[in-house]
Amino acid sequence: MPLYKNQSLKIYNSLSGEKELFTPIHEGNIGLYVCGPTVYSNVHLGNVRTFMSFDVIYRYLMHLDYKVRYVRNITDAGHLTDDGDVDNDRFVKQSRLEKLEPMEIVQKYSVDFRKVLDLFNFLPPTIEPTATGHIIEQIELVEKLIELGFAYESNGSVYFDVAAYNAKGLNYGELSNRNNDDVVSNTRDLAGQSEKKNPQDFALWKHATPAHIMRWNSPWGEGFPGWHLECTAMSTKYLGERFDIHGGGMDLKFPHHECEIAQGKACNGVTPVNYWMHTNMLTMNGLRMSKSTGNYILPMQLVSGDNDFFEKSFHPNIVRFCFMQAHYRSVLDISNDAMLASEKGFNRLIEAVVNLKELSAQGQSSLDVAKWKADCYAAMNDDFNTPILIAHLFEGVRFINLLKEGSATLTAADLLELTQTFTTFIFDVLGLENSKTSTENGDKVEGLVHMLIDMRNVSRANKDFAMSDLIRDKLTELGIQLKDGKEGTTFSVK
RNA sequence: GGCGUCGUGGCCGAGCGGCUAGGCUGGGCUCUGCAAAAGCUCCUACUCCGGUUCGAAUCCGGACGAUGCCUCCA
Repeated sequence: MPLYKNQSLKIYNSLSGEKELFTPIHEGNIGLYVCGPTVYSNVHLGNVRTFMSFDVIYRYLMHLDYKVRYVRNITDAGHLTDDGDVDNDRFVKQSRLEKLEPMEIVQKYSVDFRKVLDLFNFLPPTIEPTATGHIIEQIELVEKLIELGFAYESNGSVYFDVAAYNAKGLNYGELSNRNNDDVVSNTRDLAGQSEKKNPQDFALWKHATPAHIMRWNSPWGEGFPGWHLECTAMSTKYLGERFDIHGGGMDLKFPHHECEIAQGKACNGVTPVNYWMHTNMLTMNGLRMSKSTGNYILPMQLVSGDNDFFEKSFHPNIVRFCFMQAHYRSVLDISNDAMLASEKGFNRLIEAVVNLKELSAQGQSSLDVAKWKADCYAAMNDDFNTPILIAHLFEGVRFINLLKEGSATLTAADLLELTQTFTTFIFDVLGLENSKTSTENGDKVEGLVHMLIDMRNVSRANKDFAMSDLIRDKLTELGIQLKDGKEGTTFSVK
């Protein structure tokens, strides 16, 4: 029997503002769409947090035995800049800056994105479509919207007609709680505004002059698709007119997701998404990340230590662990102290995984493993509360240490349950890796360290503490920590 | 200006009407040749001002502060 049958998963739905019991449209199957990056520059650490949150959500849904179709797009066209130049989209602008073809920009930063995903142990989505690969679908959508009276052409561009949408009793602004007057009175004065019937209208298709390198033929002349349309085209194609979960960063709520809802409802007569999920922002040293203020770090810089904010480098696992210690809907602040704390906590967790292998069952169980396991699931079922899960995992660490010391006992069945649950949540659900896994030379290193431990024990027996401490301190300097226990000396590599 | 979110101990962060997570740091104890590691244990916080309630970090109102969005944004 699939695991989800025994679990009641609750998800916070941004559309209703409440935690709701999750029920998929088709039992056992989930359609999940997450807005991917616009590949005109390196993804930064804040982007990584969003995608990581959904990586864990995807992992947990699969762990519950759901069959998940996970679509995360790559935006490689159509994202306008704010500099008022109609002919400038992000890629054209960046290509001028870097003196590269727009598609070279796309390639360069797509490759960077994949590298970052690998670095942090992301599971690939099941479909990763690109905007440029779905121009036809987008043109078809625009045609349909014009036909239905929800869009109009103006100077070779096509805009979504918000007034027509509202006139049909549909409610533009339902996700971000904006009424029409707010939207109108607060619309910025951007280029192309004069082409629109109303300021709140948004572009579905933009006209492009021959100087604009990225352009496609359409019924309205050469141009390129609007950003909001791309997600509607791809999610509809792969997940249907109505699907289960749509995710993205908080900052995409308006206008991007609002427009997606409008496009979906206008086109298909149904709201496109059942559960909207929005992840919160990442700050550093209490301030938001921003290129203009310099309070900004790339994932690689944190991992390599090549930056001015952190005193040392941090393994990708530690970054992942740190992110998981906060809930996805909360702002997370990272700092040197926070990372240092995460490093120690993560190491303790992994140390317990290593110790777990050496435990043996005996007698009666003196620990309530079943309740502990239920607590772990309850945490994740409550809107993917990873911080609570981690708190329970540390209770698991306590269990393991008590067992190791002989202060507690477990039956074979309970020990198996503890082992499976503990490792499943750490590795499969949270996506952490055992960074202590031995390398090719691991066996040799292990042999050498054991030799040194033996030599040190001879010194200790002879009360030659100067020598024994020298061995210990030199090993510590190399990052190898000796631990004197009741059954002899063991070691761990930092 | 409009629509939101949030202010928790030395730090990071859960909780969101009573039972006061967790990690890191610091103190004590056990263990140890001494350490380290590990275990046990201690340090009891919710921006401020009102209100509701038998009871509020948690609900309501206000102030102050931070922060997101308002057609570029994860």
